[in-house]
Amino acid sequence: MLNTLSYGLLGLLAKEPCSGYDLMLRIQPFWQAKHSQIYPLLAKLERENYVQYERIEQRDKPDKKVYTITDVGREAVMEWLGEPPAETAFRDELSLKANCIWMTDRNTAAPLFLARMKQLETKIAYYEKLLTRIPEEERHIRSKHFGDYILLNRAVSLAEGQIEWCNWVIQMLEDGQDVLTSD
Amino acid sequence: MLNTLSYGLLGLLAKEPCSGYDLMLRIQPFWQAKHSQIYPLLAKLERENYVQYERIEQRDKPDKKVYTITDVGREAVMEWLGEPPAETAFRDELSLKANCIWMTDRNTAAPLFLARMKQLETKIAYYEKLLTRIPEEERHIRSKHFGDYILLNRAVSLAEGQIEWCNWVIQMLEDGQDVLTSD
DNA sequence: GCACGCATGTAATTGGTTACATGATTGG
DNA sequence: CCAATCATGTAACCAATTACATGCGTGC
Repeated sequence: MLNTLSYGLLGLLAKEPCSGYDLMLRIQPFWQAKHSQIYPLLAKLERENYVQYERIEQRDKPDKKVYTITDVGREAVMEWLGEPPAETAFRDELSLKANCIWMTDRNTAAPLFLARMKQLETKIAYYEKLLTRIPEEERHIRSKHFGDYILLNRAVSLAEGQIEWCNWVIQMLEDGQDVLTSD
Repeated sequence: MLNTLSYGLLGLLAKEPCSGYDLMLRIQPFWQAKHSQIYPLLAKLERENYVQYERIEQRDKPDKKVYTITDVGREAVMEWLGEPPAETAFRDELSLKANCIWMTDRNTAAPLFLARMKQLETKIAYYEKLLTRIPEEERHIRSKHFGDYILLNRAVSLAEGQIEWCNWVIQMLEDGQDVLTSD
């Protein structure tokens, strides 16, 4: 039994061989992990024969280790896929701050939600850029990009839902304030 | 500078004094933390004068420590509220599994999304139950329950959005399979 | 000259989970 | 009798972040 990140990395390697650096970038949208976590994990997976690597020399760039999944790795992924999905871990500082709105005024509260909206808009732009890179003919189950396609769709619609929510909250903040600040 | 969970706990204590056990239950919907993390944190916050506690004896139940926020604690919360919100940390095993759908068939993939839908339905029912406990007259900015009100609303609409997404994916799995399994 | 991207790694620390430990009361 | 709820805590471990460390090439 490996940890979730390990399975995530193996899942990416099942599609195509990648360097650790590459894996770090690709897993970002779905699971945040720094290189300092990924490199030692890959070394461990290699020791335990889930992956193999080959050192590739590059001109103009540092050498890289290109990892390939083994049959052991592929088996592990298939087994993992059979288990029901763990519940989503959702940790949002804004929700803890929202809990404290009653202590402050609109001038403190509103910027929190405006800042969040900007974060979300940046993300949407990024996700949509990635979506346009998936051609129509790759948007079916058997395509290796089917996962990216459905996940990017979810990411965009979730972010849009949250922007709507932020607007709703900001509206409430404005409406509610008028009643209380008549001075 | 405290960690996020500490501010979350202080934010709850700013509303009303609570026991550690109580805090653990109340913070669950917004930040998952076990009692084994909360109790030592509270002890640390007490040592650093952000909170105080009083031991309360109860008939028929074990003694409890009821924590109260101090002025130092309240100041810390206000300062924290002035800072922009950290980005949401969203870790979902299902998204890593979704990435691997191309490797399997409908019989492996569909149960993943069906299981997720059940998880989401359970959560929605729970959130809606909590929502009904917030009376109309508490659903405004100055109410201590304003935070719960807007957060539960978000939680419900996000969960509903995800159920829709699951249905969309399951539909794609069914449609896509027909084309390929004509034997 | 400096920042940034590519590329890899380790060390120290903090954050979070699982397991161990205790003990009373209530309801099935 | 067993499980669940209330109530608190510690110990061991795993997960994750931050900081330290190196080095080349490109573009500003």
